[in-house]
Amino acid sequence: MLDIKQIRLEPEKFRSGLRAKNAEDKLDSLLALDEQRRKYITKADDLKSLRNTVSKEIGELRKTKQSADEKIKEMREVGIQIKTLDTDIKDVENKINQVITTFPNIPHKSVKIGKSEEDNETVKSWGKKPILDFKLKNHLELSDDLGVLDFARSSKISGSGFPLYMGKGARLERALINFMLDFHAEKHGYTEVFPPFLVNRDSAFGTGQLPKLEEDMYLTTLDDLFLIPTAEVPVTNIHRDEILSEKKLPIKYTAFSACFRREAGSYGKDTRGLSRVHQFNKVEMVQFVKPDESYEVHEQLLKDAEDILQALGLHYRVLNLCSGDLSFAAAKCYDIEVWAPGSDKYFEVSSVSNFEDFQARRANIRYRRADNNKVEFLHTLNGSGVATPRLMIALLETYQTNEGTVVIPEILHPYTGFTTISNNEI
RNA sequence: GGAGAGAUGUCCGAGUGGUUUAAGGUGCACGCUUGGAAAGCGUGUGUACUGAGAGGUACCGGGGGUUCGAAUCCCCCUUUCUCCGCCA
Repeated sequence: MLDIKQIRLEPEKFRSGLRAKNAEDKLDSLLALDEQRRKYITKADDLKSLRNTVSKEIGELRKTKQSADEKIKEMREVGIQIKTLDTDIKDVENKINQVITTFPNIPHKSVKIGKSEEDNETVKSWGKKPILDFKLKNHLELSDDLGVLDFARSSKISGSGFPLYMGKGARLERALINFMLDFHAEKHGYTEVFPPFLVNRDSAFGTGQLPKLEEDMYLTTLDDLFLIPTAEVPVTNIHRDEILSEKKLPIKYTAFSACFRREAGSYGKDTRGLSRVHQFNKVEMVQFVKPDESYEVHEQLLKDAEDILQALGLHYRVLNLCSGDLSFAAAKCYDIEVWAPGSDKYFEVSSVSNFEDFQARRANIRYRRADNNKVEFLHTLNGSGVATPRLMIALLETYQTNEGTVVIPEILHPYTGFTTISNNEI
């Protein structure tokens, strides 16, 4: 959530920021409502002050057995006026909230202004496209031939987009999850957490999924709970409505979760196989940090995610997203795209975002400074480290052999218990 | 699902209609003391809104109500604990 006081102070900064994010500019009506709200509050507070004073006097009069009827009568009138004003205030505040909660975060100054993904900049790449001098298969052909994924049956069970991993495929999936969790916990110093997969509205609001992105999530209507689209939601909300001491920062969590996304309206080629699915697994990293450290941490978070791909020996590139391609809550974001030679394209496996205080404001996550004891909003960041389906695509396609088998990278052997896949039997 | 008991500031915890302006402790900050530290002593210390400021207002799990006046009384909801039931 944006800070209405900051908007009041520097409207032009926010105007251009919202424009850079392709968001509708409703600043003027917002500022008008804000002014109206403050007028009402001043009036109501004055009346309440009067009521408090007179009520005390009534108490005194009662104590000395004097009549207070006249004052009680007056205050009854004042009470009615207060009630009216309080309703007016609430109405205006509801209107303000309706507008301001739909405003996206504005981009950091280091973010390139751009319209769409075409304006994203590749800032680095690691490794090289592998040279494989035989006829390459894509992950669908490989998983069909090896029997590690069964899309025909999974669509019978649930519909399209709900992958069913079989045998070595299932084991490899689990190996990837365990490997990544261990890696972040042991090498990068994250605390492992295992969050709930369903969350309430307050949590979904806190990270910015609500109100705008409600349709992207699955909702269980009987209990009004959302299936999480990412572990970011429950993990960031761990500290909702809390004041943390500065000594505890940075807080670094890593979490595995299944992720559920409706992906409404995304039909077409990209929906085949594992490239775009409704349910997938992801290991996520979330950090709570002091505001002046968040951009340093952002770079570190990117490295933590890259380390996974490097350990697996997969070629990837990193994009610095332009303003127009940033997600609702992000002020800056790197995407990591891994190379899949059989498909001859890059697939996004990680988004590493700095939300600054946008989520902290919504979720009311603050910290107490050590130097002056003041309370302020902290900064939240998160990054996928990483999502498995497209990682699986890259692994299968990168490590395929001309015999049609797949060689497992050595670092995964302790987790898989096998070194190659030639069928789906364990 | 049923019955009972709770939810108060960073944390613990007192407070059942009007000097609550939320006691006391703890934590934190600063100072004294010390060779240094601990202990001890002293002082300060909730959040938000509003206001140029002085100040004012709100907030005791959330929402509504009663009253001149609510942490306190009433209703609804959430949640935690205990017991019972069900259950992987």
